[in-house]
Order: sequence, then structure tokens, then C-alpha cells
Amino acid sequence: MINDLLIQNIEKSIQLSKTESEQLCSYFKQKVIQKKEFLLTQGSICKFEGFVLEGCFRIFTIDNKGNENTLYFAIKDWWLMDIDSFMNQKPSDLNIQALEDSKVLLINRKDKSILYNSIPIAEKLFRIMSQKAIVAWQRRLIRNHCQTAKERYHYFIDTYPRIASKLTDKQIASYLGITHEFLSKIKKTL
Amino acid sequence: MINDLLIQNIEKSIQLSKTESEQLCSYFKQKVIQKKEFLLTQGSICKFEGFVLEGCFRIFTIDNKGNENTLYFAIKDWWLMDIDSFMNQKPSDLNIQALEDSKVLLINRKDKSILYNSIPIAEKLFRIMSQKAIVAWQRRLIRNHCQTAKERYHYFIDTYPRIASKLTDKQIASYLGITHEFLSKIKKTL
DNA sequence: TAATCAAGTTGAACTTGTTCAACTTTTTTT
DNA sequence: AAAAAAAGTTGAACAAGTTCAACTTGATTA
Repeated sequence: MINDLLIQNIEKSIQLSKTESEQLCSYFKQKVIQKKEFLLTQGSICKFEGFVLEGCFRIFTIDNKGNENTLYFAIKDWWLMDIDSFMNQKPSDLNIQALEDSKVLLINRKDKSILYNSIPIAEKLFRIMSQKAIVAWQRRLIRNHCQTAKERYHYFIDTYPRIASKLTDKQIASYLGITHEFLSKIKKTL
Repeated sequence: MINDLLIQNIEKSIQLSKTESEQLCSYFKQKVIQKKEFLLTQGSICKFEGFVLEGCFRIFTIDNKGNENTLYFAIKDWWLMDIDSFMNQKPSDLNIQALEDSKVLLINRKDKSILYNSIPIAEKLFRIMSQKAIVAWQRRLIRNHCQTAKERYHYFIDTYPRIASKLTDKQIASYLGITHEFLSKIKKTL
């Protein structure tokens, strides 16, 4: 079934009944996005929470100096949104762009709110998923402080080989917070 | 009343009835911690979620090279815990140390679980608080990538003057991810 | 299949931040 | 109040990472 991947993802966090998971999935709508297309652009309001079924996305921001900084990448089985913009309906600082032809499941704000009301356990689900996300962000911050660019590069390609294989070095560099020229020099010193 | 601060903090995220907020507060136990004492040490399991009533804490980790890295500081009105260790009952990577004589409200795992069952809206509350935390961590990571140490220093003391005033420069440096010698040099070039 | 554009490489000069060691100042302990 | 410990400062040498420019290689597109 089309929603198997979403259900499996959810079940990493919580056990749902068949009815609950079917009902939950019913709020998500499939969308196909072409390579290079944007699901969200900086300045606009994020109207969805998304889950990737196929393809690859880059979530990045462009700062006032014009530098691109990649917050994260999302491939199959990853979630994708600007939480702040979605929660508070304010202009996003983020761009979400497809790096290849992709397929996502999207839920809009109204349906998300209906979902929370009709499936009480969904609050627990998203609470747990959010807490896991906090842990991941904290860890990444610490790695950024304690490790050199070279160590972070190797950590990234070792930990996320599936993602790394889809990316250009320029994209990886913008995720690591270094210039692509320096990444090129790092790779030479293997 | 003694729990006013906690209730006010919660009401930034969600509206509770008087009964709900009283019941919620009843699960938290007050604890006094002396300056320099540890509420959690690296390697042990985090048995609480905490909320600071008075004083100041530093949440930090020591990496394999022996460097201290400060994840965050918590003063009055901030939450404090190792989520990963608390959720999954696994050894913590974090130390939580009081920087002055302090007072906290603590809830243990058993009571937290009772709380979730007895006050259903608590799931929503902690879901929303967690999502806000994710936003904060994402922003901090981007600042770390896009800003120089000097810019990050000024951002920190401008944004959190109450916290900064309680800290030594060495502690601030370990939060910024730089050496205290370099922070000293930054301050000279004002 | 050419032409174009984006990605990747390299080097030289530069900036940012580290390390280590010596010293001064402030805080804590006795 | 003295002694000890911790925090902060400074300088010199160094390492990590950036910038810019020129070039090569690889992908797209017409």
C-alpha cells in the first residue's frame, strides 16, 4: 500500500491501531515535485508538513551576506517542513528544493489540526518525534563545536551514505558550514 | 504561590484550566542545589525533567579530546534535562551543574508518565514546547555557520543579558565554541 | 553534437581562530 | 588576612578555513 512507508516511520515512535494509522494517513495528500522545483521559498508561509516518499530535498537558507547554508537534507523516510513558519504562520527563512524528481506526502494546517482532534494519540506521536529531533539537533551542534571540518565531513558521509551519494560536494559543503573550495582540499588529504 | 512561574511558563504554549495546571504542578517536587553541585553527570542516567525557579545552570559535555562544550545555560524560567537520556534511560553525554545556589522543580519518569495519562492536554503542551525548542536549535546552528565568533558573542550578550551577566568569559567561550583566549581578544577589539 | 553552464580543483594571499606559555587580576578557601 | 586556585590577558607561532581568480571536468540543454 502507498502509505506503508509513512506508517513504518510512525511506528518507530509509537504503536498505532490499524484504524488509527489508516485514519492518520488519510489526511496526507501525495504530491509529485520535479527536480529543482521549490516546495517552499524564503519569505513565504509554510502551509504543510511533509514526508518524503521518493527523491531528495535540500532545506537551506540564504543569509544577508548571500551565503547559502543547508540546514538538512531529506530523502525517503524523512520529514520536511519549516516548523516555525507552519506553527505560527509567519514568513519562512527557509527554502525547500527538490534535488531530483520527488514524491512527498503533505498535510496542511487545517487537516493537521483535525488530525490532532480526531486521533488523540497523534499528540503523543508528534511530541515524541519532536523530542527525537531536539536530540539530533543538539548532537549536531556539539559536533560542529568539537570537530574539525574534515571530521564532520567523514561523519556525514559515513552516517548518511544514502544521502551523500545523491549530493554534489558543493551541497555537502554548505551543510558542513564550509566553502566548497575547502571541501575540495579536505578530500585531497585522504 | 510557589508554582506561579511554572504555570506562567506553560501558558506561553497552551491555555490550561485552573484544575489542570494545579494538577500538573503537583507532580513537580522542589529541590535546592548548591553552587557547583551537579544535577546530572556524564555517564549517569537522567531521572528528571527540570524547571529552574532560581539560580543558574550550565549544561555541557566533555569530548574525547577533553574539551568542555556548553550546550546551553538555564536560568529562572528555563527547562533543563537530557531528553535522550530521560526518554530512553540511557547514559547521558551531558553534565548539568549549578553555577550558583539554585532552586528547581523536578518531575521523575514515573510521574511524567502519570501526568501524560491523567492530563491529556499535557501531550499537546510538551509537543508544542518541543517544537519551539527545535526551532531554537535550528536557528542556533545556522548562526554558528553564518556568523563569526565576534558576531555570535554579541548576539549572545545582547539576546540573553540576564544569563550573560551571571557567567564568566570562559563559560561564554565554551558556549560559543571558541577558546577563552580568543574571546579575550575579541573583547579587546570593540 | 556543440555550446553553455554548473561543479570541482588548485594555488597564493589572507583572515579567523588555536595553542602554549607567561603573566596579572579576581575569587575562593583556609 | 594570607594563600591558593581560578579566571582573564597578552604575545608569538601556528593551524584551520576563506577568498579570489584561473583553470579543468562534467552535466544539461539547444
